Amino acid sequence: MTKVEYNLDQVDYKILRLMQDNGRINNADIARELGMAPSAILERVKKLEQKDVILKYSAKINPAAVDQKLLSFIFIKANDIIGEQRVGLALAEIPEVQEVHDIAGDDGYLIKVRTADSTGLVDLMRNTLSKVEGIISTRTTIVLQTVKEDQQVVIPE
Amino acid sequence: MTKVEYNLDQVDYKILRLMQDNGRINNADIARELGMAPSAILERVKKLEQKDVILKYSAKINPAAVDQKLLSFIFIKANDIIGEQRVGLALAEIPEVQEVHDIAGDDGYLIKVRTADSTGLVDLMRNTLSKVEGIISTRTTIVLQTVKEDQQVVIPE
DNA sequence: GTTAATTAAGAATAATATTCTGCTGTTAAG
DNA sequence: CTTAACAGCAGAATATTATTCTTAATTAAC
Repeated sequence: MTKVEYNLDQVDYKILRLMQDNGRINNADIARELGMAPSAILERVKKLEQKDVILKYSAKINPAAVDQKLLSFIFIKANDIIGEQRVGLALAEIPEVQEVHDIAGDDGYLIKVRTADSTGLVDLMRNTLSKVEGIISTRTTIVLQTVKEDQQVVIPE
Repeated sequence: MTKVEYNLDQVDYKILRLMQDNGRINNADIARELGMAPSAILERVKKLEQKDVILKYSAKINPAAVDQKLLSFIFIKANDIIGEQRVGLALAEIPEVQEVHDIAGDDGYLIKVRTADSTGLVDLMRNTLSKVEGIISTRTTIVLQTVKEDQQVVIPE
């Protein structure tokens, strides 16, 4: 376990807020917003990337536009040895699986899955999930409608 | 309900793949990658934004770097009238709540919440959740460890 | 064939990114 | 107190991109 010190200041937080809100904002605009030189901003952004404060930049794509209209959560009970998460890693490799969380209390995982429709979900479970060894049982929850969905994190101060 | 036609072709998919993977890739690079002129790419990207195929660009920030180390899912049973989702909208306004899904079967919601720690979670439930009218009961699931977490969608072809 | 609508290329200009240099304030050692 | 090391920023210079506009090619409709 590597203990990490992030040591972010007010200016870093402002940069993070701007970039979380608009991942394609340019240096010049950030600089203008904060009243600093673009070169100084660039230096900070690079440091933030280096320190893994900024993990990734991504365009958020409308799932419906690429025919992935159904969202589901599946609880998976597994016979993983504690701390090993062989099943979790196998689940993470399935492209339709967006999230895999190791949850407390059930020797299990909660995964988030996107498929075209219920047929796609059934296919995924029959053809892919069923091939993952160590799964004891599953319980599926279908999402009817999503009210909010983002990765925006609360930034201090 | 507005029926939308997206009509994306192979080139659009390639652009989406690149931008989903790297939200800060520039036009020139996309153009080079696809062997097309930057102006043509720009035109397509703007169209993709306009058609809401690309919903947003965002920097993904390491939650630990901003002291949000605990992730939880909470099932919320509500007395919302079907289709009204007053409770859902209220939940969506809480900054620590990243996702609100209306789920089948339980007149309920599944929400995803990030707090600093278990104390922060308790505070949130006591101070904020408890003030949302229409909540009948909650069931909280704590995430011990996240194996995978992204919004990457499967892009066809 | 003609026309209209798309789509892309290419050229020109505006704007940004990036690198480098030097200045300044801070800190810690002596 | 003095000095050395360092971090952070500004400003200037250059390399790269973004953006706009014009023109050409393709296709579909008539």
